[in-house]
Amino acid sequence: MTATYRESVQGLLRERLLDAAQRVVEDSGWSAVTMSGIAGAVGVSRQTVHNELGTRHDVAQALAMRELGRFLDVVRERMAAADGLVEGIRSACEGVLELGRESVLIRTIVGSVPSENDADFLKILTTESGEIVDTAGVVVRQALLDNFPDVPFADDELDVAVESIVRLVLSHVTRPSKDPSRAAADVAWIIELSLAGHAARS
Amino acid sequence: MTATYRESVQGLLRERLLDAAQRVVEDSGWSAVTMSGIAGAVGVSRQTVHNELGTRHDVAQALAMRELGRFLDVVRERMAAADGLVEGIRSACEGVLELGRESVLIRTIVGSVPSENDADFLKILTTESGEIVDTAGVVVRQALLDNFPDVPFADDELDVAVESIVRLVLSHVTRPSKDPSRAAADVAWIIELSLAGHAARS
DNA sequence: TTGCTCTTGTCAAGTTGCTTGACACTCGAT
DNA sequence: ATCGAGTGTCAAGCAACTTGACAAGAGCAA
Repeated sequence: MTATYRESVQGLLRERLLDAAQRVVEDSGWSAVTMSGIAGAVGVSRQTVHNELGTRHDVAQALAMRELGRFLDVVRERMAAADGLVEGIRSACEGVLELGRESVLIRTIVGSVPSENDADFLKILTTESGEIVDTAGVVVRQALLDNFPDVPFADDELDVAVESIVRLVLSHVTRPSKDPSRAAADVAWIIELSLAGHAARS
Repeated sequence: MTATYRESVQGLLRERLLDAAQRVVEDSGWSAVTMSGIAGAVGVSRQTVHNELGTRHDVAQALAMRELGRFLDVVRERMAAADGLVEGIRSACEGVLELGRESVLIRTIVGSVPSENDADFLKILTTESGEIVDTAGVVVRQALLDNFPDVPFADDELDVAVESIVRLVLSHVTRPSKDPSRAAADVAWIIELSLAGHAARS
């Protein structure tokens, strides 16, 4: 798992490019991000940015996916630290929502004035969030199985439950309506009820 | 002073190569270091090692110079923290000698059985130590001037004093005869006497 | 000693990744 | 409407790394 030299170099370029893009987003919003600007900030040619990250839309998606990684780290930590399935879910949701409130990138995008065309970026977190939901789903599922192997759901049931959790949390991130702790408790409450119903039917 | 992307990549290759070489030295001695081994450990071709580091002898020198950097960091720290010229010199010497006793690389080389041809490497610290003395001299000189601008030596006098300090310390590193604190006090004592003599003559 | 093997130092040719310059296209501003 | 700025894409050039090769030296065995 240790990164080889060549991987490190490739990874370094990608990280630097995304760092530069993120800095601009956080300072001036997504509309201020240009491919030339990214290239200039890192000291490579614009073509290299296209080679490495693809189109401008791909840059937004890559930024979102990288930020997603930070969130999934929190999920793994919280799940591992909790005792009990429902408490693990609640704690993980809470952690994610707190991070979502603190993340400059998320706040910049979610909190942007709708008129600005930062909406391009916001769409990735909402209407185009397919890959995010998928990736997060895989991680959450695995974290659940790792830490609570006796989860009573069957495989396909677990898929549905996980996807529901992810979608609920993503919704609370993009459109917060209450404290992270309250929102997390709400999500956990739904799951707890589902578990109870599942037990009663079997 | 922040490293640009391209500098980072070049520096990364060099660091990885030296890391690999140092690992072998610390585990199995200098004689076990091969150019192919370094290349293989980092995942580049042997030719690239030659391009980046030169000959095998150059690798040993580069390792020594890199380790020297760690020592000079200590010098700068200690000088900045001390109050008084002589105390700064004493503290810096002490720090360097302690680090020399703890550095695995230094202990491996200095402590190697003379019969082994790790002596190749040892020579760099002793008979071929020209560049080391020069580099260390420049840094020590600057550290002295930065922290004790009222040092009473003239320029050429300072050169002699600094070089003497460096040579004394290097000798204590390669052939320790007493505690770092004792050896450092000895060096400082010499300098203190020189300063007193200098003052008396002027 | 001869012969075998490993390593070094070096070269030339091939591959890969980044740069440069160019072109067509879109979009907002003058 | 046209200008300027940005995007997306291409081809040619360039620098770094790879590959395969070779001569030379050191260590070791028969």
